[in-house]
Amino acid sequence: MDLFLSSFINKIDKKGRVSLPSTFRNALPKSNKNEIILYKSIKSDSIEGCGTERLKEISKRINNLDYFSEDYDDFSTSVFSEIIPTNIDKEGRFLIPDELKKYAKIQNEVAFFGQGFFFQLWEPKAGILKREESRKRLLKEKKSLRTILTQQNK
Amino acid sequence: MDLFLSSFINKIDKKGRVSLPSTFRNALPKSNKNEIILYKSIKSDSIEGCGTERLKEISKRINNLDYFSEDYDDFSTSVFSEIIPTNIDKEGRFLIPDELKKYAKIQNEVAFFGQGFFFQLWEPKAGILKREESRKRLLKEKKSLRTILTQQNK
DNA sequence: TGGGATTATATGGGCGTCAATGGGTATATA
DNA sequence: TATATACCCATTGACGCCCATATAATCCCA
Repeated sequence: MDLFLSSFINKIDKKGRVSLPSTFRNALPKSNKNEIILYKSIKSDSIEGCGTERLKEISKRINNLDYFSEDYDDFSTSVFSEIIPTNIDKEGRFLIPDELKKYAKIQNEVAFFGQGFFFQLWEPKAGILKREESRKRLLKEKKSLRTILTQQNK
Repeated sequence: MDLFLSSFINKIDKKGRVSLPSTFRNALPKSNKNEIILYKSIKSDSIEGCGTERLKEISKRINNLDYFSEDYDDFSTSVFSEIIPTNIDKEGRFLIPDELKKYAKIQNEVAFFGQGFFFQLWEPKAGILKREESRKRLLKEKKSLRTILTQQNK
């Protein structure tokens, strides 16, 4: 399906390794399944990640901005300089860089949340809380999941 | 017909497998009859499911939202991280993830209720009760079934 | 149209494979 | 040399694939 879907909680071992959930590995681009890019989420205390293909798309978009604009500068700096390419070993595991781990307050376990075109890494409790709040907010505003899911596509 | 219709009660075996009713299997999209997506119903303690073909549409819609909006975040989280893609084996069975099973209080049996474009999984007694209540409510409010049933689609 | 034969569906169980995890050791880098 | 990281191997439990059976549905032909 090539989308990052559902949620998983995996352990970090003594060496700092975590398994990227198998379904997430499968969602990585065929061109490069041995590398992901990680960066601090702009919107929350979580880490975001995705395959290297997406980075190409993003850099194209930034490249289309006016070179002399503030936007170009801001995006270019905050995106490229903050991105951390990370290798996946033969068992499907990777290391979470210390700085990112601190940022997301992650210790022995990580929650993986599919976000479609990318995914997030959370300290499990914080992540689950956030997910519940999102759901509540949608319900409150009556933009129900079911509406989206059952809407007929034409 | 490609609609999920009528009701069935099937058993969950020792391994946790349940048969998706044969007519439901037939209602799955030709493009992918070996996978369904499951998610918690928002309105009730039941699980909802459908074929995978809508997922692309849904992700497009979400992708069209403003990435920096709260809505994007909420939808992305509530949809992508809560959707559970599930494989159907050659006998037409699938596993109900533990978390969903708990949510719907399902144990050894599941009631399948066709809902047209999707279907619901209920703990049998709760599901039957719910169906009776729906029916009573309809009659009470004089929105007779007959009205709906005779309103034919051109 | 009756009734046996064939097929489909729901269900049960064996077994191999894969995913997640743990740990030893080699290689690299500072 | 000390620290970090990659590769290799091992273990466990979950899951997928295969085969089997019983009951229900359908077919087909006399």
